[in-house]
Amino acid sequence: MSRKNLETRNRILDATWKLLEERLDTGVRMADIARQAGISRQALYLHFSKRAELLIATTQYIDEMKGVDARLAPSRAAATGIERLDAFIDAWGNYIPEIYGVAKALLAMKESDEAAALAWSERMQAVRHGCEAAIKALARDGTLSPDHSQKQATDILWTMLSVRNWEQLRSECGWSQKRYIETTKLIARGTLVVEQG
Amino acid sequence: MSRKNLETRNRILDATWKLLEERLDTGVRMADIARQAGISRQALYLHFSKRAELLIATTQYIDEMKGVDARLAPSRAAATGIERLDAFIDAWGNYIPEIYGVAKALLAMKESDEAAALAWSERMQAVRHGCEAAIKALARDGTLSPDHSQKQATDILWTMLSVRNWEQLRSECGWSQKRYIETTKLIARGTLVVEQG
DNA sequence: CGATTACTTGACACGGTGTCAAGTGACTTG
DNA sequence: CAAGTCACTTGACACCGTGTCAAGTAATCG
Repeated sequence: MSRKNLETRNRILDATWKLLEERLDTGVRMADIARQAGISRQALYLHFSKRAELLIATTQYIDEMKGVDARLAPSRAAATGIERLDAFIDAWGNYIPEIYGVAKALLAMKESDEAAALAWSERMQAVRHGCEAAIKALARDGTLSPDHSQKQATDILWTMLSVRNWEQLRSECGWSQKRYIETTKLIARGTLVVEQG
Repeated sequence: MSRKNLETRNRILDATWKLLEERLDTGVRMADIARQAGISRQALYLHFSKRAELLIATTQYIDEMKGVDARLAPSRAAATGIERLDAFIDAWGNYIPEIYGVAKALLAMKESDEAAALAWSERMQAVRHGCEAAIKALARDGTLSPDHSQKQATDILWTMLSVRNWEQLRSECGWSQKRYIETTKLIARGTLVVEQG
């Protein structure tokens, strides 16, 4: 892939990102993206032959720009299970708003597009692994609530941290981001961590 | 509205219901519904001029058939707040699978259709009122957790009981319906009810 | 110089929604 | 019983968004 080609590709990804951020109505068409990137609709198709492909590439692009891995480092470095749980909720919970635009578009698309469904599912599995690691750390410390198996605890945390829950609490319920993070931490602790006597 | 007219209308609603139940892929088109109902596509449009209108009518039809109100009666009759919370989780949590087909279609539609978005939102507000009533009952009994305001507790319960959470736990996590209900009750209690000393 | 690369313009097929017009067959009702 | 209305049919068509195809252009490179 030549220099110019890559340059255009990045312009496209930037354009997609920007449009999905500002027009959350999911009414973002291929033609809009092409216009925003300053190229023809067909040039866009030369780079990404399907809309799903473009959306998937955009999420990866954002991950790269935002440095997901770096942001998850504190979570991995946590000494105790409880710290790890908090750090993970911080990291992922604060990452959601940054990817929300693309996430919403991808979520809408996965209903009808196989590739989009797969890409989203893989992404969510990665989050699940983060949840699982936190739960395992709790189990190791003996601080995992006896109410739940590791699997069940992971399922619960993963579900609590879904993009749709974030969406509902922030948009429908009018919670601030800070409130979302803190309340989620509180509930996660109360539900997943053993009562201390 | 004449007898025959009403008869056809019901055939349409039954057909829609059935197709949405068995083909959860959301790939249910107006033509499919018409065929299933044994009428022409245009006759379908004579009864419901928009797809959104048909979906909305179908949810109302299902509510009527299933008797939502009756199912919520035990919740309203509960003596204590805790009983009311449990009864509400039972009622709504077990209702979700029965409306899941249409719910999914409506959820998909609300992204692009204003009327669908409104209808869904109203429906969810009704559920929210149920949550609110349960929380108020806890507050009245003095059993509401001091960690949350009534508003916040309502938001939490409402979000816990979302269709998407049910979907994730049942489909992605493989939980049984029974497990879903029981674990939801457990978490709701742990989170929303004051610790007894 | 000629070939390749990156892009443009414009046309078009497809699938799904929603509309329009003309026609048919049945069942009211003056 | 004739006229009208009601419920529906058939078939065409416009619109939109995705994705494809073909021909042309302008810059770059060996």
